Amino acid sequence: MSDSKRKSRRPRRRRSGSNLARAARRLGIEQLYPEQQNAIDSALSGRDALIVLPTGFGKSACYQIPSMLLDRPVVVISPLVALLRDQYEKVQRRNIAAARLDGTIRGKARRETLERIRGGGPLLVLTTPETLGAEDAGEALAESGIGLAAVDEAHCISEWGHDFRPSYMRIGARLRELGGPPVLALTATATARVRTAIVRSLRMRDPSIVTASPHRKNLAFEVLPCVGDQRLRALVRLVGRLRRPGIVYCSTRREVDAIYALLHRLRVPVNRYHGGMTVKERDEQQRQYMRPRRRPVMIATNAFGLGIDKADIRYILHYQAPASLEQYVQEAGRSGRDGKKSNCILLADPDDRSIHEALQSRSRVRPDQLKRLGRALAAWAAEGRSPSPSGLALSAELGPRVTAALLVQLEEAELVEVEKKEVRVLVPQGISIEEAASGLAAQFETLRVQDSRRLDSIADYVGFEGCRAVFLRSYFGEDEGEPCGLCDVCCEKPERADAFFAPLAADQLKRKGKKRGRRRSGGKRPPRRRRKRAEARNAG
DNA sequence: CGCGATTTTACTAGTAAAATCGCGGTGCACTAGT
Repeated sequence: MSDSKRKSRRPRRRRSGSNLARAARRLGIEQLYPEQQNAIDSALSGRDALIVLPTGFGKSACYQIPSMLLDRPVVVISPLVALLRDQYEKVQRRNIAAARLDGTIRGKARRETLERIRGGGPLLVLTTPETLGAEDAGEALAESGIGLAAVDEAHCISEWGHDFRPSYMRIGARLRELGGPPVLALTATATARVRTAIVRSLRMRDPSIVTASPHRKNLAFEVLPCVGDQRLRALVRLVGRLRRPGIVYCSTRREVDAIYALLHRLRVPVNRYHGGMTVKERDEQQRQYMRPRRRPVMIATNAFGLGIDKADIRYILHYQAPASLEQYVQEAGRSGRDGKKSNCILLADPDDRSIHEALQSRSRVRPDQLKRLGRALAAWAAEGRSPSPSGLALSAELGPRVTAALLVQLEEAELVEVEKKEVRVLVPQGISIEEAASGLAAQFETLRVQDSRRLDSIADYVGFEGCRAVFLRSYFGEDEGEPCGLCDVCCEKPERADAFFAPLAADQLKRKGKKRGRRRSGGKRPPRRRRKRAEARNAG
């Protein structure tokens, strides 16, 4: 890269040490943590940075302070409109120049916001990955130039980017189009693999990496292996015994509803939250849960949690295991922000894995789908036309989501160019897109293998015989350190397990001989499996 | 992939087994109609 180009990406700043301190004070911060200081120094000097700091460490200050000191807008890319809204209100109260730009800002308000962005100057622009990709937003930001782009909750890139929200995958390319500003990626938990994925996807250049240990000494980790109905008993007992407020995480909406109804009948104060509820219902439930004096239990899917700022959550109970240890730690870490002892309990049934396997098998694209898309694209090209993404989906007989996921990967590999109404093939004449994309098929396979490894990580955690905290630290690539002295292993809690499962001991013994992961109901349905095996034989 | 619900099939008139179907987290943005 040429010298002049590098210079242009370094924003001008009006500051001295005292300006920085003054900006911090406007946020109510008297003394910055060294990690925050590092992150801010990176941002102000134009160097990319990856910030991995536990919740409650003041990550948002790392871009809010630069937004006051840089003379071009600081763009914050955040996963949820609700988070944008919260943050917008917070910074407004502190009189910090800020603007919200997302899909709910339309008409006159949108025109005014865009005008304000074009004007440049210190401004915090809060937006979503989707809106960042919008034409009008891009034009305004290109005009003003971006002082710094901060990607909040950056682990969402690797969790959502591949299929659920393809816009996450495009952030890196989009920022390049908008002048390639310095990039700040922020998250609370990231393994080495996730860090690499973030850096690559955002196309970060020689980023400085700022981390602090995610281990919080007040969290007591515990695993209760359960089979069948044992876990319902364990749940009821635990909920009756543990100090509230707490969160119970389930893997499905149906389970959330069932447990909510059950605990409600048992007169436990409960709220619930999942993606199948209306926005109004969810907001109401969350509002109730967040009220300071109440001590309810929130029953939720993983929809609940991002940006939840409640300091006194006393326990996180996983009724079903999540899809990865990263996710587990992210969710468990929502307890005990006040520094007081909190319990993170996982009720682990090996059967839980299948839910995630099924969900993943649906969300990951397959090589045969790539093939179909490639053929359809070739057919359009033969007619000398470029299809729209939806037209392409129709002709390839693929769902809109699979199509979007495939296109994002083809785009990433620079094999196609996707615009709003047009998919253009960039593969030279004579080479089919299938051939050109053959490397992608291998990539899909890699993603599948990674999914499966992530599921394994939960099983490894459950089966580990040493200190839970030590295991987690080493999983996240840190020094193992001393045993925590709080987890079930350190405290040796067999008496507790006995108490929970005593009534079920006979049942437990009966299941022991069986292979795990098989059907539990006694009904006989062998033909299907026989048929499948036959199919597998024929295929192989 | 694997569960429960529903439909189809098989052997002979409504019942049982077999086959198939549908479902299972996460949210942005946009649109059409009040």
